[in-house]
Amino acid sequence: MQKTARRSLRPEDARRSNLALVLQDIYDGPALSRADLARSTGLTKVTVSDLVAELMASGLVHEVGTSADARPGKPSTLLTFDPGSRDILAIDLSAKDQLRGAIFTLGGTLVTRIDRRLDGAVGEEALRAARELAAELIAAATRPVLGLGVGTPGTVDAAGRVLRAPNLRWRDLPLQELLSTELGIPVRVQNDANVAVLAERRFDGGPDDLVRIHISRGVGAGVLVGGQLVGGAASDAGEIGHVVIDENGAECPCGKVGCLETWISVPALTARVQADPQHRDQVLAEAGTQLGAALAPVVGMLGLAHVVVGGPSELVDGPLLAATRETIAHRTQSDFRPELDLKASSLGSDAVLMGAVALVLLSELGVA
Amino acid sequence: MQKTARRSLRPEDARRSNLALVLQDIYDGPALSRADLARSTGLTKVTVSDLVAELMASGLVHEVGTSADARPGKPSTLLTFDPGSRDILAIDLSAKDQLRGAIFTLGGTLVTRIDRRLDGAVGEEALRAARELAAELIAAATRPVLGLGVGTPGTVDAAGRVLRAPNLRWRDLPLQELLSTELGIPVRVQNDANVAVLAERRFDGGPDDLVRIHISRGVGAGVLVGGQLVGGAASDAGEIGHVVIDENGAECPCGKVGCLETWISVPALTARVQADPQHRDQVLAEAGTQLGAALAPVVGMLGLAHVVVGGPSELVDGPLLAATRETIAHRTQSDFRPELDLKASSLGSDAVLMGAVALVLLSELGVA
DNA sequence: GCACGTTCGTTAGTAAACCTTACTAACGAA
DNA sequence: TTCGTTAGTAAGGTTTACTAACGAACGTGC
Repeated sequence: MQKTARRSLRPEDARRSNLALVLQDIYDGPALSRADLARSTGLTKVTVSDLVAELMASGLVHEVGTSADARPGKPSTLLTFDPGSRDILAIDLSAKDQLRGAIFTLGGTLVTRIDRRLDGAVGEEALRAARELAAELIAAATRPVLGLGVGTPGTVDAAGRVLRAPNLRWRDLPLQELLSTELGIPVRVQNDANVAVLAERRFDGGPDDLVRIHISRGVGAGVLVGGQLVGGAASDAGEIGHVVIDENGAECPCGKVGCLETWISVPALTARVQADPQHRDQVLAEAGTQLGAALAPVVGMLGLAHVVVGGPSELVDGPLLAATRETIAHRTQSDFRPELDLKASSLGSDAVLMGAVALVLLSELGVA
Repeated sequence: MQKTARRSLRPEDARRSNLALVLQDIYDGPALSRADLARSTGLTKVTVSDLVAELMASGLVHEVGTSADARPGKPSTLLTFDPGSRDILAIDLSAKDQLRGAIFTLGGTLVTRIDRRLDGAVGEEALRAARELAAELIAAATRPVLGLGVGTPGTVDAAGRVLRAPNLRWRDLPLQELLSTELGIPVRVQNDANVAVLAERRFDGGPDDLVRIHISRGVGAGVLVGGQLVGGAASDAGEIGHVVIDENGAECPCGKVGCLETWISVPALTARVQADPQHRDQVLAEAGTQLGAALAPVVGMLGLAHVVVGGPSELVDGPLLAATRETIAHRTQSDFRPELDLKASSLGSDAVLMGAVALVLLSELGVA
């Protein structure tokens, strides 16, 4: 997985790319005309008309009357994206002892939620539970299904194969391929933290260069560089939970000392707060400082302007993030570097589900 | 510079991409036949023949006899890349009080070297000196010139505008545009550390996910993710010299304390060694440990498998890198992460010049 | 020695995708 | 009412890569 094997580009690939380009503009913006699209994409009006016709035939785009502007010339026919033309199915395997499923519109609006308890199931049993949940979602869908997105803990390669998921006791499980052939619909499987950063971009206006720290039982991250998810040599990009930050820290079950997880995983944070409830703010700030120390070199190396942190807001969004912000600022400031925008995620506990939706939007429609 | 404005894809763009694909295979490998190329690219023999004809017409590719394999069927006509069909001009502005220029073949072989002393020139004077050097290089070229690559200190945006180069006292200087219009040839300008990482990939078989630390007067880095140079929100990716690593460190001229540059810039290293020459190895190891501490979070975040360090080998390639390697291993190891390949650059003091060559190869021929 | 299969590369024709040019429709302004 | 402007469509051309079919050049087997 070193050299990215470039593929040849056929005319149909260019077509798909241009279709996605047009669709993205319609998806994002207010109602646009074909002429607007021609201007924004650089394609000719003729080509745009052709592309739009294809999008209308598939039901993704509709005409919605004409512009009411008072200006010379023929009024334009406005086009809008129809978020209700398909359903997107999403599964979040990262919750504790629970499978979370949902049906969304193309616009990212949650329509139906189906959760299933795992009751300690792992390995084959957990896989069966996931398959059943997927089948239930398909059955519950009321519109044509665009695809199924799955956010799972563990490391996942670009083909949606779960290389390693200790919590579920999965190893080298070709989950994407399994589900896709079984269900007969497009399926995309990716790491939970990775899909979550896609959700930040898609549903909270995040930029194309963004890191999202994911704080739950463990600590992970999703990394977006130039709009592309960073996979890493062993598909383990973002696996920062067991990077040692402070060698004077606590012992970690992994055998090392002072891993990031010993500072800012949810169990670590709650334990530290409970051990010294009177200095809650201080304890959280200390943890936030460690996170800042871990992030500062990354911020400098990638020239980051934006970092989002997802996790329980009562723990994360307060003294912790304030300390993180201050630490990074203190460690990376210069006269010319714009200050880092570090904020808590606003997506809440559905971040991974929404990330699964973003993943399907991206892979099936090319909408980032 | 947040959202990367996707451009529409015309048939001619696809053609360029496919031409580059074929050329890359010919450039890299041993002599290949059209049929080989059809197999490796996925294009048909007919299309490959057409693309090869275009490459041969431009002189980049030649036929060199037929294959001597003893097997049934018509012997294939072998094709090779002709590294002597063009000259590439390169300028390195990062040396101290000196402009370094050179003429290379397309294969990265140095043909002619032209250096000019700066004698303290900065600002407009330095710009004039650079223009003159470029003109001299063009005059000295004996073959058609493919383009000029420039590696400069400071931050450079994607359009080759030098946003800030304190050493040369440049601010918002559209160097690429200036040189390109003045010289009438393709010109690419990028940051010295950024082009150097391109050189590692092109001329030392580096992978598509690679970080190169550049140790000289200051400390910078070039970051390659998925084969793409990382620019950063303010075109300042890789600017890690003034990231604070250890707050118990030395004061930095930038006003902060414990910046990476106070540990491992060449001036800092030589000063530390001279201050305690008897413990040279220890001093270097301590610096290397700091570099490791800075890199560990980056390695984890990007899932890096390869890091290259460029700089004076008598300082870098020894106790320093050993300590860096050990620190990163100690801080990021897990049962499943492959060990990091950390090594000193083998490109020597011409890394930036060769990077400028790699930059032109990439932009003009699509050869990565 | 000769028919046969295999491989290479080309020729001829086709389909896809986008372009240019030229048109009609619909509006405001003079 | 006429004119200029803007939106969208129709017709035809160009580029690109594809499929199908061919000749050339080689080993193999009888």
